[in-house]
Amino acid sequence: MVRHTKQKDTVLQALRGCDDFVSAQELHRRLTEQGERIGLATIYRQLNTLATNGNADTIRLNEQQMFRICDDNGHHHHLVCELCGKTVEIEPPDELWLRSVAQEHGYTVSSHTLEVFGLCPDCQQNQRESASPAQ
Amino acid sequence: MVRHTKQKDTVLQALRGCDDFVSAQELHRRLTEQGERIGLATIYRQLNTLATNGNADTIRLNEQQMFRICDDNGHHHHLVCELCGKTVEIEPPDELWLRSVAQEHGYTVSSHTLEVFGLCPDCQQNQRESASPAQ
DNA sequence: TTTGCTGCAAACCTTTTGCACCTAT
DNA sequence: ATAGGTGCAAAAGGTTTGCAGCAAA
Repeated sequence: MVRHTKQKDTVLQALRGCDDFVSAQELHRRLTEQGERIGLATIYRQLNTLATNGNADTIRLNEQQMFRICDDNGHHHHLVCELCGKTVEIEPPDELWLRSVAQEHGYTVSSHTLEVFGLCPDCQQNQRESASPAQ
Repeated sequence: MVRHTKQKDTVLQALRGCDDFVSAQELHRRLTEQGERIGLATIYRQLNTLATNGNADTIRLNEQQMFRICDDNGHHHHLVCELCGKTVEIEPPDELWLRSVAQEHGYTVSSHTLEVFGLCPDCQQNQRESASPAQ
């Protein structure tokens, strides 16, 4: 039977507090900084559980697994800032072609990924500032 | 100045000999089995160089980086068998929407990924066989 | 001869796991 | 009291790196 614990709440709340993708390590750092006492392993366990149950989306960015709350249990695609992780959900025009293409080659489809990476407005701005001489 | 070596040739040829995505580890195993004496680190270095120069495509599958030769320096999408790695290149209908969506949110686009995972015909067959009683 | 490349082993990093202890139920 | 969850430290697994020696040029 699943048990309700303080740590579970902490992770879930922390994830809800993030609009954007965060890594387990980053989440652990933040929680520790704000005085929570929670093990890194617990964070990994909770995040993986959430992802498995469809309550969190995950993508891989910069050699890390990143997590994001996802209440509607759905399948999403994202526009992700490769510097800060700021994320916007995007809607591809049409994914019907996907199955027919697979079928043409005799493949079944079990999953697919579509992620777009770039710089968000803020990070573009920061980059411009650090490129030009300080004033 | 770049130097021409036996190992470089070996890796490149081995990669050309694969139609499908292979991991560095797998490539090393194969080469070692067929008597080549080449270090794993060298394989990683060569594969990364090829990928950086646009001579190899890479995707992440089953927690590993996978590589595939790609002579035309292009950007591809794939239909990949999640069991054996067998790969077919696919052509999405239209990627113009991608930039306009990004633009709407003020993002720049530096890259995107689109990969479809499933089972190839052979692996579907094998799975059916192992599911039914042996005869 | 010069210096890039290789091989080996050690280092790295993220993620998982074993296990004793703690704590909801 | 029972057994699921937690924390810690160790292990795992893929990938990178430092460095001495090798070999293209």
